[in-house]
Amino acid sequence: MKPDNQEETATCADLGDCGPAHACDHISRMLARISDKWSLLVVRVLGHGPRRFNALRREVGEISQKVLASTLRELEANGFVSRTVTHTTPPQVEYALTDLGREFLDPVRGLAEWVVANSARMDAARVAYSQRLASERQGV
Amino acid sequence: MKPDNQEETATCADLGDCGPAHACDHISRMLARISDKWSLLVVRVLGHGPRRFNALRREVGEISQKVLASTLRELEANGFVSRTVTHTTPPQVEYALTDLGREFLDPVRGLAEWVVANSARMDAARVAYSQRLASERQGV
DNA sequence: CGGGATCCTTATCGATACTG
DNA sequence: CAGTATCGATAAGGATCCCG
Repeated sequence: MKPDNQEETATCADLGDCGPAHACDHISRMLARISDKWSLLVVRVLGHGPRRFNALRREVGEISQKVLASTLRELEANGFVSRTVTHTTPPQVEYALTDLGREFLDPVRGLAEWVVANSARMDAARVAYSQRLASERQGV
Repeated sequence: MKPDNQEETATCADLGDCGPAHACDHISRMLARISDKWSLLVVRVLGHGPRRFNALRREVGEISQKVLASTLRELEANGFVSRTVTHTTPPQVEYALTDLGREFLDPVRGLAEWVVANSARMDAARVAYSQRLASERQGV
């Protein structure tokens, strides 16, 4: 399947000691586990404090209950989020960040802050890109 | 297209207090633009230096050419990646990070490093979670 | 209120084939 | 080599109903 005798992959070199190529595979899997459309967002919102299901849903934005539910289950499985049920009427379920989740909040905020701070540049790039496409369609 | 005031950009900036939902809506859109399964990974790999299409593909891992192509187009549109074509035989296309992309690399690395450093805890949480599920199925 | 089960509609992916 | 185009499979997503 993969008879590649790659001479050298300096790939993960600058990530501490993660050296050889198999490490990139590893990082890939872990990264894929959390980089879906909603996980980072939910973590960030929970960073403001514990939230109940529908409150969370309102804050996150245009997310369906199904997707939020599965996102929360994933986050719980990864150990980022705790789920506390109170059997009252109506029942009450509170989601909060665990220790791991709070630590994770750090890089997540870094990313979020960067994105917000540079959204104007990203938008500008988008405009430039579509203009470039348009002019290329007419003639180089 | 966007006649809103510039000060609006400061809305979610501090991220500690992101009250109203509309502010989070903005961050949500920007975050969603880059938090797919591959974008972060590709940016990270390109952080090691310019790469050609197939080299990139080999390094990133199990990604199809179609998905890599569309991911690269997205990254290019967002201004993170530049695409340089050399009309030789065989043709040669080199992808590299732009200035914006290199700056973006910073938070991306932060995230990647964190994930790698804490993958063991995430795995442990997974095990604990599935065990908890199993015991709940038998009897509370 | 929280969320599982179901159905149904899309968006996404992978494999193949074809161009420059 | 570096793609684009097309098509079938499939996973993700939304809507609705129902239960505790």
